Amino acid sequence: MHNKKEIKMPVGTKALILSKLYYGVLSKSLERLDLERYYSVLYFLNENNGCNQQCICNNLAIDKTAMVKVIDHLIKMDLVDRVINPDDRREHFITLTKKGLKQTEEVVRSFMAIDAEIFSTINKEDLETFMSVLDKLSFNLKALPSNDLFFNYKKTARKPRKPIQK
Amino acid sequence: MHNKKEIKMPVGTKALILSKLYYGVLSKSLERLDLERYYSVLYFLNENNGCNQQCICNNLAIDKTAMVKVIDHLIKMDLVDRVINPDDRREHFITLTKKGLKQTEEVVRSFMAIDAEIFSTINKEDLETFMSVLDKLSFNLKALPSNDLFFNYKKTARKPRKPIQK
DNA sequence: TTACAATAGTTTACAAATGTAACTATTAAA
DNA sequence: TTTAATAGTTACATTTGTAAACTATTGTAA
Repeated sequence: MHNKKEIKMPVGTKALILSKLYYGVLSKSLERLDLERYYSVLYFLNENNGCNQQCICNNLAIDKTAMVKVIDHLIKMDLVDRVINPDDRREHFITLTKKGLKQTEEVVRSFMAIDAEIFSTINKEDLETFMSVLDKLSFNLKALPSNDLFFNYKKTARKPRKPIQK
Repeated sequence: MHNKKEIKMPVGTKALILSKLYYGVLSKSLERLDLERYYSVLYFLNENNGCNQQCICNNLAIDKTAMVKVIDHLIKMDLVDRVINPDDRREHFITLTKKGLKQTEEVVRSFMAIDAEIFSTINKEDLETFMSVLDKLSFNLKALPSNDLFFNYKKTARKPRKPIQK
């Protein structure tokens, strides 16, 4: 209808294009904020304030070394704090600052407004089917062999276990 | 079921995560090729061999300045040629080489195998609903104001039309 | 016909994202 | 109590994103 020719595209490619369109609209709708990216991290913290960095990585499929820079940036913008967990000093809790809480509110509002807008032409039943399939696809993908870019816990990064001699 | 807690996520974020998982699996399944990325460009060329660069940009939501480097790389790998259109010498046609055709075959096979695999647990009706909703979401997003990152033809990059004085 | 605008693509420069490896510190396990 | 695993950091190379200015070519309206 709106395209000369509908091009059959793999679902991974379609999903990538959708996300690019989505974040283009999102960043436009949030351009009044001084933060210009990492919105999904704030969105996640809204419901998981005080979690550690690895938790954010796992849920948003972001590499942990990238996450260090993300959090550094959010700290520089005074949106979050990094606090060592006294019960397990390896972990750093990420907590929203007062300013972070305020901006996160706007971020969440924008995310929800866009979802509401683009789903407005879709009935409830189809929406539920769509969401259910989307989750199933991710679930199925996690079962397949992958160059796991971010699920660091899967890696055998260190040298393989040396058998004890003696 | 498989997650402690299902976290409600915006659809743009879910789509991004899905695409990361997907391309992780894809690059694993294609690691025998010497090409290690830009698979979606080859996939697109499979059905649109000989199109110009802008056409690829529009369909894959890739910026045209990035596309220059992508094509440069594919040429260096001897997978495509860049040919000036004699009828409109601004346009450069991108055509698959013999080697490109061969590797594209494998790329297409891998894409289709992954789609088949991850949709195998989903019935035909739900699949069709899913695809239809996915297309509608992209369509709806295109109607919203955006920081258009790649749809260069939308931009008013040049200085605005100067009214003729005289 | 001739300015001017629009289109397709390129180049440059810099910022940010990604991928990889090696690293510290801390906790868990054999 | 050594060894491994986990959480996070640092460093570096490569790739990608972004913006502006640029060439070359074609379309168009006075």
